Amino acid sequence: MMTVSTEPGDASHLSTSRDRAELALPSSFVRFRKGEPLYRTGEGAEALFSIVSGVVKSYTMLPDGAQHIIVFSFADDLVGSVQNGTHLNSAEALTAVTAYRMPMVAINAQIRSDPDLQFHLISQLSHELHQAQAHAFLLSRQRAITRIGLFLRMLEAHQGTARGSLQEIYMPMKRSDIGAYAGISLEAVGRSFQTLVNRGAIAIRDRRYVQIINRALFEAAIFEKKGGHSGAAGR
Amino acid sequence: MMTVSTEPGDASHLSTSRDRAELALPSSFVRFRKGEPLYRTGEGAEALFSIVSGVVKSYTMLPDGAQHIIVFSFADDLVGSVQNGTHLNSAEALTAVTAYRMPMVAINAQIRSDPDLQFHLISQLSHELHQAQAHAFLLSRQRAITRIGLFLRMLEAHQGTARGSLQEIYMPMKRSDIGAYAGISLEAVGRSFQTLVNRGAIAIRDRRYVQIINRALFEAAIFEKKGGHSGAAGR
DNA sequence: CGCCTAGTTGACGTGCTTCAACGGTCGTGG
DNA sequence: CCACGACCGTTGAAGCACGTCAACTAGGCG
Repeated sequence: MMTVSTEPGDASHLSTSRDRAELALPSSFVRFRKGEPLYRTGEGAEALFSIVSGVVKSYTMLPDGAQHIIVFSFADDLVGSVQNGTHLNSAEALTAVTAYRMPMVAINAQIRSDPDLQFHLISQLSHELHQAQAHAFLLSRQRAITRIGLFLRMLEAHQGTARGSLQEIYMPMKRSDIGAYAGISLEAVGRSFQTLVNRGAIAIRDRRYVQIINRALFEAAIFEKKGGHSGAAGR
Repeated sequence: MMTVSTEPGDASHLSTSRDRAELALPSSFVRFRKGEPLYRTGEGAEALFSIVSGVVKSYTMLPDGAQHIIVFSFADDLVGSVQNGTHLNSAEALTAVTAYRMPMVAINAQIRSDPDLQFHLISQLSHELHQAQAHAFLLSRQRAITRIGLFLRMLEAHQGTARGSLQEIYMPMKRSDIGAYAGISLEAVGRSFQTLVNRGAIAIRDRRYVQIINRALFEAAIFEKKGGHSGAAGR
């Protein structure tokens, strides 16, 4: 998850030798263990992260202690929502994660003169925007089973699994995380999975590996209408 | 609402005289009447629009005929979700709208050499990303009254109304549009407004002008917890 | 003056949240 | 190697907020 502030990106403080060193060595590898935070809300944002492998969740804490998950980030995604030099939300590794750490000062200095970097940034932002809009669409659906279906589709797409393949989907996050992303309770998450299993649409192994075993049933569950009153329709 | 494809943006077809003319005159004013479409899903996307005045809704049609509203766009927002040269969604003027029409060919040609344009694009994309994430957050809340409250806050912010001011909020969209944005039925929209009025948090005039008359009550309604089991009566 | 759309109000059913207890899994330490 | 504990997940029960359907009222425009 990435956001870039609209501030001018003042590079005037690039005169210290430490900053020059960071510029010369613009990025470095970092590693996070499962459950480890990449950063927390309000911390000074010295760098963005480009995920090499693993899965990261970005989230905000609600006043009542619950958390809203903004996005799950995978390989090649950028993580680090920044505004006014501070992180807007928190990020945590859901699996072991390796990432490039890209200091903000290096980015700010380079962005002016590097068209490739700019293009890459624009592409990434476009991608993130699509993600966010897809997330909003997911959240706009009423039925829990629909949200879970769209969530699975998202995971599928992120794993490069061809649509219609029967490959297993890796699901590293726990039920409560899925709930916090899909806007439903963790119980509803479990029950929705169970319903999909009972209908023969998916199979679950190990609680972290799902497989869509009947695509037609799966899609039918997603697009299923609600109160319906059995719309023979007409009139 | 804006999205830019990741495609290379081939400018090789800039050799026709018509395209050269468009480049020389990169943008032109256009006007839309209330209810008029800016474009529809699937149409070839020849241009983006930069709103000068008025309000635009971007939406997608669902298989069952319902519509999901992606974003409401106001002055200075960009409109025109494009991928592979085609519009991904539809856009419609909610009020009389004036806008700059910026041909894609001109943008593609200029973007490579114009750092200011790039910077502007990055800023706009960041802004849109924030909007989309705020929308997702709104949709993740359970109670209808909360979604309506956050929606009103969004309108407030877009009209430059200082937080805490008692100024009237202009609300050009109809109940069904608000519902399609907030993921609730149009009846629930109306009832939520009514509840806020009854509680003395807001006042409504003319069905299109709302005023927050008691900020504390308004915020309380937004953050109100759910099941609660009414704390007092233990157990 | 009458039609058409937008908005309101009411009644009813239901799918979700919440609360609660149980079961399964994994990591840790004896 | 097994036992324990903490966390994750499942299952069950009850209440309620919202969706749906329906009928009515209010505005807007010819």
